[in-house]
Amino acid sequence: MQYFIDVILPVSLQKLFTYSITEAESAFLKEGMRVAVPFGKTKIYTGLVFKIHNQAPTAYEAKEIHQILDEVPIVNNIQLQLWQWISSYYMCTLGDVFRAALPSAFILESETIITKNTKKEIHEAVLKDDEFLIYEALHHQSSLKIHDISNILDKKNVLPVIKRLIEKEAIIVEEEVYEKYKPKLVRYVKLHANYTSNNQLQNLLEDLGRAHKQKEVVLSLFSLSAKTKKPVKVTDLTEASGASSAIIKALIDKGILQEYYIQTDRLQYEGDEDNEASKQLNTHQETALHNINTSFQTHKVTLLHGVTSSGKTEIYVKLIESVLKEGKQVLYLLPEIALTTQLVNRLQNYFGDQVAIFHSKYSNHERVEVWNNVLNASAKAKIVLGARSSIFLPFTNLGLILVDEEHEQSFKQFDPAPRYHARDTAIVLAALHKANTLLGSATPSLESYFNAKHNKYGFVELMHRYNNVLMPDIELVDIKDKHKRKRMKGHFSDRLIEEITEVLNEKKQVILFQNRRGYSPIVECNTCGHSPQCPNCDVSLTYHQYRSQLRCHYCGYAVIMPKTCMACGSPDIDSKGFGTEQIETEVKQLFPEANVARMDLDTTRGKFGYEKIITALEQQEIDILVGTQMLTKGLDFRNVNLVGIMNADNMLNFPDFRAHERSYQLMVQVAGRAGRTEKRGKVLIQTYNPYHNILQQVSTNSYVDMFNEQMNERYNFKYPPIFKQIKITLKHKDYNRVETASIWFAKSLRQLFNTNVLGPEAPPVARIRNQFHKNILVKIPKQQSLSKTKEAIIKINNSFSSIKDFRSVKVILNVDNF
DNA sequence: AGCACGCCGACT
DNA sequence: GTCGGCGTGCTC
Repeated sequence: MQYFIDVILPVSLQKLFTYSITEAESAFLKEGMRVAVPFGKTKIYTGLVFKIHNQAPTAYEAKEIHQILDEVPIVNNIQLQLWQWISSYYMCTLGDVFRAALPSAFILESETIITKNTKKEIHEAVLKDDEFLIYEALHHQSSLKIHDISNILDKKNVLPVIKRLIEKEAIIVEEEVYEKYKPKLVRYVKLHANYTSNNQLQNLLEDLGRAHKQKEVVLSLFSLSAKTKKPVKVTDLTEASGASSAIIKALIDKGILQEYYIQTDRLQYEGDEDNEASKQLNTHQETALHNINTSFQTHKVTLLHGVTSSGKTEIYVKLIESVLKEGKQVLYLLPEIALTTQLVNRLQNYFGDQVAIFHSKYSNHERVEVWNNVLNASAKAKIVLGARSSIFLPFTNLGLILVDEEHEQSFKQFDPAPRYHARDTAIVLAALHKANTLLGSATPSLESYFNAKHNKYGFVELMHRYNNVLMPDIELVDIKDKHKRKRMKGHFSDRLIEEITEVLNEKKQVILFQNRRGYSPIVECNTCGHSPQCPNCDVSLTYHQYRSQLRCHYCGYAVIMPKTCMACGSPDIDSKGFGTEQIETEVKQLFPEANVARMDLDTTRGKFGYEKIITALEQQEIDILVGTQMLTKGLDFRNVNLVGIMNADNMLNFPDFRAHERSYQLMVQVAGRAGRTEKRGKVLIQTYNPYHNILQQVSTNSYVDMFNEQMNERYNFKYPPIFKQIKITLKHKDYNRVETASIWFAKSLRQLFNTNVLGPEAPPVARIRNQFHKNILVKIPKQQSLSKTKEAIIKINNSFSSIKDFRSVKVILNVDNF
């Protein structure tokens, strides 16, 4: 009997790959274990066992595996099912999912190691210059990596040289696979077994008679282990005895002490032992909780529509408590930027170290630890609080998934495949576990609200703010009119200035929202009209004052801000439009007494970027905070009484069918930051068009009106959630080629779906990183089979890539694009 | 997707 | 002459 395994490889290929294994290996291997396998001529990849079987492939000879990497599966069966769903629904390969799902430390890398061939003497005369350089280097170093060789030779392509050296039998190459994850080990010491009896100890202390320091160490070790009854860390011992590590080393060398290592977690919750009891709910919350539980009996997925500051978190806490009682796991999904210390602390206060956190600012090693804790259903990871990628963790026994801020766009992965939506994938994951899903939002996505209205999801409302705080008072300020009457100072209307002054006098805080970073998005010469563009993308460069730079927000290109126009040399350079930086500068001039801070991508880089600003705001070290949409995410500031939206128009006019929905959500969310305590908060929205329906709906807090009106539009223009849609993006560095390619693609699609195909169309930014883009949109009516549509698109895509002129055009399929 | 191989222009 | 650019084909 022959044995084979089908393996998922972390490459973007549709197929699984079959390798042969021995009988012993087949007895040991299980689905979900990792194996190292040779792939292609040189590489070794980490693969995941998908299936074990006995069918020998007919068309080729299966290679043998290189090595088994796990003792137990690190991926379970439910995950594999979820991966398959993602790959078929979001039209990507299992390899794409594999790569996204595992912490990168699990996907080992192979590296080519070059060593000298000792079996053969090489006459240096037969070597060419560069070959000699490498050969010579191997005299000093036993082995070299590809990277080292390109450094030595100072060129990129070193493979030909290596090839020649192999032919001359001067060197040997091998592929080495190594684990990137090393468990963290802490060094402990104990007294050597020889000295455990009292007698021996007596002798030891006498022997050490004159070595005072060493004697002290032994005595401190005693008192430490007597006091804590736990193993003694070397660091604790040095601290307690005041001895240097050299002294301890001497004792170890003498065989008096013995050192050993224990594996520890990098992530440890160091909080108070006694956790807060969860809070009493008010009657509204109580009712909502009850309704959610009732709803779960008929609907596995339920939407909780709760206004900002209504105390949704407390309800979640109660739900989590009851799931934990059943001994099941909970996944609490949040958008990345909402994962702030505020919420984490709150949950850890309730649940202590049962809470594990998982998001992109965590290091690789930390992620592996969370993964293992979830896999082992460890007590340290009963509740996982995480961003979108935490849906990939190896849950064994999920009872509940919470998706908070359910409407957030950032739940949809954009760039590398799999382009999945974490909310929708979470619902599938929950179904696989037969668990419940609760979607929560103050401003639900049209999709979810629509599903709730059509009884696909359960629905619960919570329309009262906590402690009966009033909804903020929202005022629209017509800045067109203010400009006419000369009532503007920079970008501030007289109303906004008045309100800020008043709030500052009351020693309260202000948040100013401007959904654009930098100083100004366009710089223009007043003499010739020239405006600097990015050399790689079709956008104007944004002026960033703090480094006096012009920067491209698409590719990261940056140049020093020129003093004179680059085209005509005129020094008369003007800027158009404004971003957070400019608001910050203006507000500092208008209110020189106030402490002003800015929160956007540029000021929050680094692991503790947000925390610093948020803490400063909480401590009231900041009077006015200027920021982008980062401000909107679930932050709970007690003392903010005024929110100013600098310009509502630029988001409303964004060229996207979701722009209105998004603007509504954004504005309501920022407005929700105002007045979270007794005093009623105030929100000022500056706009050129105060009669815009969305602004009216924001100011009257009419979600349902917004929903109905927007749904009408979606219905008329065949947009989601009425129609499903798949966006196809084609990219190439040659404009003409994408042009013809996209026309071909769209034409083929039209033959099947005729009027439901839109485009090809160039996106607003038609060139990014020197790649020209074209979009094609396929709209899919509810009654049309989604899977058949996808099959057809894949078929078209296959014939597309078999045309040789089109092969170099990149095609990106984006299902349910946001 | 990567990666090797092979064929062509641009220079030490 | 080689270096490195890009098109083509293949990976169990």
